[in-house]
Amino acid sequence: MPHQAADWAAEVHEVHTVTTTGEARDRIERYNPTAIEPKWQERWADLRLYDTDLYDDSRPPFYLLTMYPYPSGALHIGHWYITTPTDAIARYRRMHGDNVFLPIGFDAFGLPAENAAIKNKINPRAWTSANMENMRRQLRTMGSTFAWRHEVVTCDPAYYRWNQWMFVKFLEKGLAYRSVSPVDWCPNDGTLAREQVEGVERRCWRCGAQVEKRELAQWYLRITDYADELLDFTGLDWPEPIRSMQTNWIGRSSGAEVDFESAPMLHHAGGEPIRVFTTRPDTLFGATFMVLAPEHALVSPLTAPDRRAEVEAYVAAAANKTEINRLSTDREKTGVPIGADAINPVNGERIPIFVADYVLGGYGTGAIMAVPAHDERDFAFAKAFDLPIIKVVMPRDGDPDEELTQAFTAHTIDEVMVNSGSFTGRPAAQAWHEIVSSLGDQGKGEQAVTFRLRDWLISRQRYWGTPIPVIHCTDCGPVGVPEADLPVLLPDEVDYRGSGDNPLTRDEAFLACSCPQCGKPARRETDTMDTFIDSSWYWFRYLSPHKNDGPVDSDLVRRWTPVNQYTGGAEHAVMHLLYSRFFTKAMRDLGLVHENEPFTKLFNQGQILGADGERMSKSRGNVQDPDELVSRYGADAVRLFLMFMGPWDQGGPWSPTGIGGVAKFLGRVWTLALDPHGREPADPLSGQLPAGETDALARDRIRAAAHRTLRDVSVDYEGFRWNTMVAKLMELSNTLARYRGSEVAGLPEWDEAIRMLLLMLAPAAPHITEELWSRLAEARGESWTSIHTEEWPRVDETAIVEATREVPIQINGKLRDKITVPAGITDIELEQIVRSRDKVVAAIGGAEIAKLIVVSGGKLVNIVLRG
RNA sequence: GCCGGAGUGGCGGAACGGUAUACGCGGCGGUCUCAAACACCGCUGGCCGAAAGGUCUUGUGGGUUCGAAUCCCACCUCCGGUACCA
Repeated sequence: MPHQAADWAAEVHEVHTVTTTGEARDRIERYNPTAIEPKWQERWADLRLYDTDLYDDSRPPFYLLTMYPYPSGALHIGHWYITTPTDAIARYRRMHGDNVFLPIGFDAFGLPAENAAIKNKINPRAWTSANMENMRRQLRTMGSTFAWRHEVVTCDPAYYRWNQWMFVKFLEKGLAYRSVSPVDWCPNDGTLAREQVEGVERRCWRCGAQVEKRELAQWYLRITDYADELLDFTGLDWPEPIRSMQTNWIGRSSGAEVDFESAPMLHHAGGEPIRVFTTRPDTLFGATFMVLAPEHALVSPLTAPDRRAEVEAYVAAAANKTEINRLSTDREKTGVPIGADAINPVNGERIPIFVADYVLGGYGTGAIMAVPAHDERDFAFAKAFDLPIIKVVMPRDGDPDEELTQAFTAHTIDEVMVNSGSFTGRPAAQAWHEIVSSLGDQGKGEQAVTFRLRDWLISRQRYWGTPIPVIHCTDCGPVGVPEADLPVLLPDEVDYRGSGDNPLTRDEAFLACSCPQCGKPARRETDTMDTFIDSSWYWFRYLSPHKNDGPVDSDLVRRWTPVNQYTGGAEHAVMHLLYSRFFTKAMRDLGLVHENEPFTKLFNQGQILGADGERMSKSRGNVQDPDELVSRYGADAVRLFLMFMGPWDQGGPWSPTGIGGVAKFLGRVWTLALDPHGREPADPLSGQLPAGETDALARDRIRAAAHRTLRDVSVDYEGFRWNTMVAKLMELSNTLARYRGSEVAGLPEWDEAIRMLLLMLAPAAPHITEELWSRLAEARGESWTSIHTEEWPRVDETAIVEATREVPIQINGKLRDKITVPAGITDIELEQIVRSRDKVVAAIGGAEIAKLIVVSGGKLVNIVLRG
């Protein structure tokens, strides 16, 4: 919505250049960020201040990684929201003596480049390169301390050849394999992504054609081999919600696989066995029907002739439904009987077989035994189709004949079996195992584990990605490209026909090759890799981006990884962050790296949405361009405002309201540092100490304020609580402003407080603090050293100690009074004072005190009255 | 649907189970100015009250507790992910 963007722009235009205050205008130069910022950015670059020496052993290494951007064209404010606080972490860690490595690069393969190529008839590489150039320029305006010499660009053959190299290793190890699976297919544009299929009609976003499912042979990585290891988060300092999402995504289920004999003809058993997976073998006696997924291989062979037409129609309809739709639990259950039965192996009973789309082909065995009494979806299906519901598990004191109104799924320890033949009366938890082992003895089943996680489909029928290094030979089948022949280069000039299908399939020069095994003419694989492959190991490559005899430098990997701190969006919770963990483990098993996990500590910042509350995107027209804000307010103000807006992990709709307040704060810091003796002509009390305050008291209060702020701000920095960090620095500057122009301004306590304020602000607002630091040094006749090489100040606890404190008094939990008491008072003394207060006595009246609670250390007193 | 998160003044938000609304924006009043802008100072959750003060208030409804924005249960709304966007 372009008009909304215009609204706030108008608002911004009304705010004018930041100036300093009052008569200071005549005494000192104004704070002008546009003059200061480029100067320091250049100076820092010249000094190679942030050019990390990866071999420096004198300081502890700190690998700080932030998710690299996709080169979409221009930075938006969301990039700043991720990146500038991360830069503040880097600067903060350096002030604590760490050797910080903060690299940056570009996730340069992917669909948007191809969409742009099709739409604008421009080469994806040219489009991507131009975007990267623009974004590099923008990134530099942040004043961020990236190690640019280590930049990684994934569409560079020097990078993607190692994707190919690792793929071939995975192929040799059996970790990569080929299998057939369905894709959403448009006759004009080929394979489509989920968001390219529009509406319930399922039409192609580009050409409007009807989208269908097509079965394609595609490449997979066996991430499921690592499923159990991926469930183990030992030693990782990751947010609980992310661990929980990954755990649920992997979805480990422990149960049994059981064979049901199929009985295609009436009164005849002896058909092929149908294997089902169940987490509840204890409910086998309650199975009253069976359900096959529409994709199940036995649907067609088992369907009775008179059922065939209906079953085939149902299967075809299911193919055009989305998985989200099929798994919906509040949707009306659908399905059709196929006209065949299955034999329950525990009691020999015949149960009808249905095909229904709530069972998925890709999960478990693609077939379930349905136990309506103890599964919600089976219950709903049984009700819809009027199938028997047999209760086989119940609470110990339950009634076996009571009719169920909903599925009983509690599955507690104290449950017993009913209606279950010889197992009736057994505790359900034990019967679970007894039934499995009994089936095992008969060769009809065994204990099994299944995962919701599926193997990683890495094939993309697209041009702009890493070519999968495989050659198809009519004799030898698919063969990996030998290491010596890598990289398989992506041709730059291809024939785009203005549609989304893969031009590599028409590129004869690319396709023609010979089989590495037998030498016969062969065809090259045209699928390229999922771009998540690129992002699954890029941080290893940052350490040695130009190394040309291997993907990683093992010496540097040993020194620098795992990454100490990773920052990026929570939208990557289950895909990128899981693939990266998998890749690290797979690379470990290739002997490339030594560790089990890629990122020791993770922080997910929230997402900045457009002003309309929607995700920022060019097509919605709700993208906020940071350049305009930077030219108006300066990079420091934009950085600080993004930190001040709210908790970093929250994000939210973008609104520039309030950036003026942050700019005003920086102007105030400028004035405090450069003009401590100036006064506010508009304030009659300016230059006087607050009423009743002596010199000595004022000096103590300045020190106390500075050191208390340091104590609290340090905690906020450690926890990335930027908004409260900035608020506390604002409070400190407000306190100092009250003393500006008075007799204590410029005294050692004042100077210390100013110095501390600048140091505390330096990681967040690096330019203004550097400028003020240099001017203060100059005023003292000292030579310049960067504030960003200074040490973080130390708290003097003795400065913070207070003589008195305030204690709130509650009656029945409601605030009724406040008293000021000496800091060292005992609880008993406190209680005596409280009881003698007029207000307290009046509030109690004639009531009886039931209890008097003094909260830990006398922080609060609550008087509870009886009745 | 499922998995994860969030809901507090006019707005962004603050608050180890213990004084709800810090800090900032906006608004109102003032100072400075020929005037304006900038800057600076003061006030600013609702209701009752002249005031002192009282009372209500953290999406909704319950619960636990001396005490709940915070913990528990149910629900509503919004955001992220849902395997080919990155």
